[in-house]
Amino acid sequence: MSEIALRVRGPLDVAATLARYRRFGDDPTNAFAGDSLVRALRVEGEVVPYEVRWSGPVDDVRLAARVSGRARARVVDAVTADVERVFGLGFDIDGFYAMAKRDRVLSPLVRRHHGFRPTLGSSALESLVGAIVAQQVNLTFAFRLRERLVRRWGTEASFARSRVFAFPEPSTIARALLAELRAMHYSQRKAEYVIEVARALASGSLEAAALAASDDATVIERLTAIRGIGRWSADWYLARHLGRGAVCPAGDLAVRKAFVRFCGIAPTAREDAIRKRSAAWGAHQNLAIHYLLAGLRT
DNA sequence: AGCCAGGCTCTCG
DNA sequence: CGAGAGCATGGC
Repeated sequence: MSEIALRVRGPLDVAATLARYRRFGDDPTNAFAGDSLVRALRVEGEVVPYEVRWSGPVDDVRLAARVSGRARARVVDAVTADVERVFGLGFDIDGFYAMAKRDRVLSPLVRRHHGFRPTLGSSALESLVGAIVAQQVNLTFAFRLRERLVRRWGTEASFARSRVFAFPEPSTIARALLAELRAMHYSQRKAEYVIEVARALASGSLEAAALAASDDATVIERLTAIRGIGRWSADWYLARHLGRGAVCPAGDLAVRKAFVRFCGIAPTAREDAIRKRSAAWGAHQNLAIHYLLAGLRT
């Protein structure tokens, strides 16, 4: 058994941060058991299940991950990176709070949701599929579509008594049949989009690493060139996969509602009006918007 | 029963 | 460009 300790800078409310994975139904890629979470990663073609445990108060959380057997350096790195994504450890929460405390809109929200962080999607395919299934439909249904895809093409693994799926690889989805997705209640369009995105990733015409190294505008340009990925999906990719700061998914229905409620924006306002209002938060827009959305749920 | 859901593509003025 | 239609399904 290998134990990996993780460093948490700033407050972390684990329950609030992970709530996203439980809000809309069962998530086969995240197995919760009390104060632990089991996930499975793909490392160099191998599926590696791991467990994270947390303890301590919001302002001093301790996180530790465990992998069975003696973990190689590559495994340790991959698990560390995954935990950092899932728990949103890369965000500059303290810098954001310093700004938000002096902000009329944000100050009550950061008080109420102290330690909440956005959680980042694990892989490019997972993030893009997540966006495609959520286009236009209610999120409970979207989660179901995702769940069926994971159970059909993901790889099941177990840690202790928890069973969990690693999200499918692009090459697997690239070979999937439209009819199979249709049978899972994907619309014709969604089925086509999912397969096309998987093919782009599998063939290398779309490279996750290249996107991660590109600036925001280039990421939007590359992603929206793919059929089925519009501005909304590209914005969420920046926000919830790459963890970029100066991002505002202004086309999002919930984001719009949040700006109406908390910022006094007109319900009929155009996207650019929302972007303009959001720009005041500069490099902290991603966090600010996640706090607006959190406020919307209360 | 009917409206709506954390959009996207295509077409047409 | 901006507007409008079509997509297809489930939740409530």
